[in-house]
Amino acid sequence: MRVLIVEDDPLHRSYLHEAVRAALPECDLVVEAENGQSGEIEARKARMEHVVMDLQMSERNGIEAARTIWRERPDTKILFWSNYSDEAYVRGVSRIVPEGATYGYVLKSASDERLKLALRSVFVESQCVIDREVRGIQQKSLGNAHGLTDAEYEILVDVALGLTDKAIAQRKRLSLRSVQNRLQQLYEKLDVYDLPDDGMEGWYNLRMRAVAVALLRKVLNSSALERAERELHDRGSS
Amino acid sequence: MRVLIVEDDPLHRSYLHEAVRAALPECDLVVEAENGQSGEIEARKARMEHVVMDLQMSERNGIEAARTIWRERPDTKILFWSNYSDEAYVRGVSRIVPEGATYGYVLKSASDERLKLALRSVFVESQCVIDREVRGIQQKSLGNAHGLTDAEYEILVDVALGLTDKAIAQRKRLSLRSVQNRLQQLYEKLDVYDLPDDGMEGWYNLRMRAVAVALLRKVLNSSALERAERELHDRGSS
DNA sequence: CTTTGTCCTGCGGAAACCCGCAGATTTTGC
DNA sequence: GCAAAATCTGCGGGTTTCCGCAGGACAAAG
Repeated sequence: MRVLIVEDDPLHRSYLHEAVRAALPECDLVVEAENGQSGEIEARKARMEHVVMDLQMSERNGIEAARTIWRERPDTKILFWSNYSDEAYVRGVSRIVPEGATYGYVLKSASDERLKLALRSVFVESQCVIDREVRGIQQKSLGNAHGLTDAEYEILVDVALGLTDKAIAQRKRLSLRSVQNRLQQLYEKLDVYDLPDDGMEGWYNLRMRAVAVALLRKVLNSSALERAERELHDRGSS
Repeated sequence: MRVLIVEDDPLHRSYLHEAVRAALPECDLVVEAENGQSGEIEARKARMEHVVMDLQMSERNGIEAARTIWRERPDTKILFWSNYSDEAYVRGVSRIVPEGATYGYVLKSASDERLKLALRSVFVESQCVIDREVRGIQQKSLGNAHGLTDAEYEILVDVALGLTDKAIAQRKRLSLRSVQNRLQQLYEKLDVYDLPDDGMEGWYNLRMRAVAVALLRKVLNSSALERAERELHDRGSS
């Protein structure tokens, strides 16, 4: 068995290396990459079928790297190992996992034991292992109590990029009014109408406030924004 | 000499501990704290005069912790040790440094040597040590080529929180038009008028786009947003 | 087949935004 | 001390948001 480690922090990288060695004695080769860019290259070059991947790296983050790796070999087993359980990351990951692929999502705050167990479960037993906390986020984001639907999430991203209603309508092939309808739903879901103690009305610019709340709740994060921005420019020139 | 380490990642914490031991043999006590909250408490309890501080921790981030520590004992020597050189962090730090205080700012990507040298320089020699890269950001943010003035930065934060022009005017004791003037300056500085290739005009909502650009350029980040949000609520109820 | 629910669409208006213009005030530099 | 530069302010308008109301398309349930 060969394992590829993609992680930008040297300390975490060597810790991971150690953990892999200890948990997977049948592993005869461990390759390290220090960002998504080179991670993709290594995966392609050595046909790695087992990857431990950090999210949040410069150059090219884990989600993008995982997507291209899975696009080339959908049977690759990927264990995501991240500091955070932001809804933006969780949503980003579930968005790109191919049909039937096996993957895991463990937090860096988890114990040694949990990490090693996850390594064996995912790589050897082909079982999906999702950290309890991450699972919770996943549920909440689907259970439509406060969770956003895909439609709402997409419009949130477009708004956050700074597009006007008209621009969004054009991009999404919708009428202006429909875009505004979705925006209103979004405003409800994000409790934008809650006033800040003082009974001041008209205190908030709803459009901007919605994005602020989304950022504070980690529904959105800057890495998701960066991805969307690149996509916007690509599509814009195609 | 006694040193306090405030850092949430266990691996980085023990690495730091090691580095302090090696670089400062005259140090006879090292205390560790795993977030800003307990960092403040430890600093107060043991009257620590030397602190190594991570930025970006949950609970209470390094900037806030440093501020309260410095408020109580302005002669405390603090070495910031961070993953990022976001303009938002750099600006946040310089905003809270007391007159004549000695401090340092090193990136985690720096070498062992650099870290140890910085430890000695700041704690023993009372010299300020700012990482070259961080220094660059600092210069750029002051050199008004593309850098924002304090006034512009403050309005950016208010806008990013989702306040309306009127609300900002009230908070800042300015007329509506003055707020809008500052906004226009902001739009210029952030190149919001640049259109995305396609000659589409009216494509961007300037207010939102400005914040998006600020986030993408790391002039703003979510930790700065969180801080501002708390401040908003505190002042709102006072 | 009807009903119910969900989504899209157009219309119209109140409010907020963006901004040029021009006068008043303050700050800066010499 | 005075001129230049930078800021603050009010006015007026064009544009964009925000949203209630009302009608149409389509699918699922009774």
